[in-house]
Amino acid sequence: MSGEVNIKRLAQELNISIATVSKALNDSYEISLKTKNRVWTLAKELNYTPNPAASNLRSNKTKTIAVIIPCVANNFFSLAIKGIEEIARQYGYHVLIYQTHEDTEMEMSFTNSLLNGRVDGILTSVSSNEYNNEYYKNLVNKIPMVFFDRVYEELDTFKVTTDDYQISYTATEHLIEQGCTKIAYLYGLEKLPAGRARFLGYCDALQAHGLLAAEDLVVHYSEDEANNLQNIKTLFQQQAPDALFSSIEEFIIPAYSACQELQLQIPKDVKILSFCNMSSAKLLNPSLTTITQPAFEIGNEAAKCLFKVLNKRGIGDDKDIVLQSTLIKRASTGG
Amino acid sequence: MSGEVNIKRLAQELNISIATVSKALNDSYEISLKTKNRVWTLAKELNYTPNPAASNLRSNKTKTIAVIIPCVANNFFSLAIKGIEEIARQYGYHVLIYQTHEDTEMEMSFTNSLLNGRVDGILTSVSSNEYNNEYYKNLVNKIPMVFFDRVYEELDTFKVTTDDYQISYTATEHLIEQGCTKIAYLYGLEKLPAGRARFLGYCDALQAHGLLAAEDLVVHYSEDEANNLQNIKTLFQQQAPDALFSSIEEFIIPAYSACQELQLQIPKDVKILSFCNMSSAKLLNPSLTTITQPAFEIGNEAAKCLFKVLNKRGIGDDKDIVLQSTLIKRASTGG
DNA sequence: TTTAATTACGTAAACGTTTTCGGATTACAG
DNA sequence: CTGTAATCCGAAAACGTTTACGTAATTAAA
Repeated sequence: MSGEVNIKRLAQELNISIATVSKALNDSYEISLKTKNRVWTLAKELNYTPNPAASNLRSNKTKTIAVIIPCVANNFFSLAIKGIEEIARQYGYHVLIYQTHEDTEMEMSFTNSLLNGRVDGILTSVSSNEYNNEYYKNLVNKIPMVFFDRVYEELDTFKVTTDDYQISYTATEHLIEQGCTKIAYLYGLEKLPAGRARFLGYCDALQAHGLLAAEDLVVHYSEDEANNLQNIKTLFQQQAPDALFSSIEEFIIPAYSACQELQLQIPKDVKILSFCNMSSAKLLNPSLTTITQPAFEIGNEAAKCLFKVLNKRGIGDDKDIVLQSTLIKRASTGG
Repeated sequence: MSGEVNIKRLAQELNISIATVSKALNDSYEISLKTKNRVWTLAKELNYTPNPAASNLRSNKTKTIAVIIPCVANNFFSLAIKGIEEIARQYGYHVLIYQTHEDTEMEMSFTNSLLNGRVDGILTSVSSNEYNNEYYKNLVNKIPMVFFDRVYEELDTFKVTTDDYQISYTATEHLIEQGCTKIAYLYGLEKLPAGRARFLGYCDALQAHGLLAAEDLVVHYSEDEANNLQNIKTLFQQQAPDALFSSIEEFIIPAYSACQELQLQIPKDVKILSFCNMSSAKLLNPSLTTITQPAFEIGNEAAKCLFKVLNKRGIGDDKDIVLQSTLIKRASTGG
């Protein structure tokens, strides 16, 4: 009750050495079961928990990982965090969260501040505002890292992604099958492999069906929400597309709003589908056809990979892990 | 380049003592500006960052706070985290995340594991499955804590909440004004003050307008989603209410689904409003009238309060901070 | 019985900081 | 020239662990 309870205190009360207590607590083979039990029961009795700072300092292990993502207030990332946390919990690890807000400067500032032994490893989904390959090429040698969803290529680390190209191809074909011939593309993540893969899947599907991808039919994402709404409205007025393929969730609200304001009926006048992890997609007016990434599983898998690295396992494993997204057809692309 | 760069290394290269380097890095008044500059430039040159474990151990400060919440994959909490992180960043603090999944056992396990100096303070929104006041009464004496949204009463700590009673009262009146006379209540967070305040606001508003709150009109939240849908359907079949007041976001999907399945038109046959932080509320079919809590601001304010405590400020301040939710009227309660 | 191996524990040095205390130097007033 | 204060810096002890190494006691092998 009185005074802080540390390993020295345990040693005194049991009349054994500090070293023995430490070893007993860590279940070392050097200590007899009898002594271990004495230590364990007293530790529990006094509610002893080891001081993390002292432990980290001496052992160079923190039992902590960092998650660096653009933003937690995004369905994909919050689900991914949930997946990460589940695994971390199983391993008894703590999880630090850092939000970059799509800013590579922040990203570098965070990672740099983590290189001094604050964490054992890093999980990250990189920012979209810049392509920063060189920086990461250096970084991955300094600390165990796993990338998920938004990755850099050609890094010798585990990377967990989804089949962006294939699912975009499939989704585009779905629109074509529904009779669309002038499919506009709402382009996000342009500077990242994921974003380009999605766009390429769309382009190739168009081409395979004798349609052509025109730059006039592409709306590029703007951080200013008002711009996105305006740009989509302009797209409708100038090009009159019969479908919108949205590559990121952030386009959904301006897309629907634009249709409302221009009195376009979905799906009669225009069909819409989007990459999306909102649980409310099926309640939209009309319900939205989505490409849904397995966000929770991605986080889960990425965390598992990181722990493989931390535990020196999985040396020979394939480091490119690709999970499948699913196309969920709903009313917004319906007949 | 070679070897780890620590304070000793800096001292050697500059031919000064370790103590001087440490003090210079911390901008101590004991060190001349000239020496400070020498230290600072070399530190920058060698990319020196202090070892957190050593620093924590010696100084008993971690520059880290913990956020303990039910789940990150919830719009309210992910926004709150965003608000928390913003403030933490300003103070140069790191943020640990723990998810309880509404389990008080988890909650206690997490908090207990944080009492050994892993963090300087805790921000939390408590779990709903149990009312655990006694435990927290003890806890708040052991570590700086701030509660937000889901709080325990009568604790001498900062508590950041919203005007649950008042906004529920107002929202109920809105339904009454729209002509509803049989308003059902979808009851969540029953064991917490927030949940009870919402219910009370609803009850009192009914009473003030000559309506009565019947237990038959209350659906209690179940963790099994299928149950919620079924219970709402049963409610409609047995009671035929003309409005649903949903006290938590989780009821929205089953409520809308039930209406779809029973072919009830919103808002003609039944009006619906809900506590909700989904950005897509206005895109639902029909758009949803919501009580929206200022989630980001709540996180922001809670974090500010915690830093007040950590910096020994705000002693005389009012510790009950109440922010205003807003009722956003949309089609689901429209004429 | 002697020797080697095994078991169980202790000693003490680390880990990289922060901080107390004291010492040396300089400046300045008397 | 002396005494006092201010300024700047260093020595060394912490902080609570982990761990390499040593050692005594016991057991097994010869």
